[in-house]
Amino acid sequence: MTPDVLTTWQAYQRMRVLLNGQINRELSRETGLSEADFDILFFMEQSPETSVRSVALRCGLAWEKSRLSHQLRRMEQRGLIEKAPGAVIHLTEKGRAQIAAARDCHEAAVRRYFGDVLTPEQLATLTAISDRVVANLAPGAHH
Amino acid sequence: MTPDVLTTWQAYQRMRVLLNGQINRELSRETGLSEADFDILFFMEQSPETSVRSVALRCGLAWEKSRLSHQLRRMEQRGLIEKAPGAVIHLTEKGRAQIAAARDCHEAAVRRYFGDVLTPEQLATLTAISDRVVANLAPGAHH
DNA sequence: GTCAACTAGTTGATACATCAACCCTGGCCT
DNA sequence: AGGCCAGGGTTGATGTATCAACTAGTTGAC
Repeated sequence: MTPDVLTTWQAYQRMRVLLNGQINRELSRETGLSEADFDILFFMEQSPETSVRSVALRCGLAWEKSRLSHQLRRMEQRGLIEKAPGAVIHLTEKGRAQIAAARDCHEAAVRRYFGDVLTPEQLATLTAISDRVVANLAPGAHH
Repeated sequence: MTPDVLTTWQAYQRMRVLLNGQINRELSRETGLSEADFDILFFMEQSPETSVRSVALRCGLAWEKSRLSHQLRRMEQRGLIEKAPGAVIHLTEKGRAQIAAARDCHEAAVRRYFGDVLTPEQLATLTAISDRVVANLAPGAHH
């Protein structure tokens, strides 16, 4: 029983599309935040400083610079963040409130559709798989 | 050593973003096809018939109807497919040629960044994980 | 000093995804 | 018959992702 690579790929693709679609849909409906919004706000909330340099966001999230620039402009227009001189980004009170509310919703969805249906062994293996693939990719993670 | 769900989730997210980014970038650069183009053309090429009803595409790919409609319009403008009355889609000669060329490129990238770096056990586990998650999600896979 | 190369960031164009609001058409009910 | 409702398909608006081209500050060689 050799696991065909393409079979696994197709199964993985299906999970990727459906799982993230479901979680993003719930997040958007219940909090008004997109996945992109959530990633940015979550990163900033975790950060020990009250402000973050945009290059830290780029490295931490592995985003392209233009993507980040567009996203930050839209988020500033909505009042979730503020841009200060020197490529420094501040989390506004509104942004802090929204991420606090969204975190629980997001975590619950992740558990419901992902964590709760897998065994500890499966979770451990998936972590190993992800790290392996990313490590193999990372040397060429240029943009 | 309990594998924390959120740790696994973050590792998985990182793989998801970087891996699909890399493969899609290569596919686009070398063949001019997006992931969406590829999915449509691949499905149609696999189909035993020379034409496909659009509802079959919707179910097979688990796409929303408006997404499919927009995508088919763009692909028809580029001459990859043709729409016939009765919601029937034909693969043009140009489309057939492009998917034939792209398949090898795509498969090579999947092996290079995914299949070749994982063990058979890991591949088997990932298939099981994907099927489990999708099965748990599928009852509510409405749009 | 100055020129070249590099890096961070921005912008505009284009493609893609999602939502809501439509139009049809084919049952199905009474 | 008339009405009505569910489903497939389209469209427009909006948000998001990517690429290429551009600006501006830094560094380093000469």
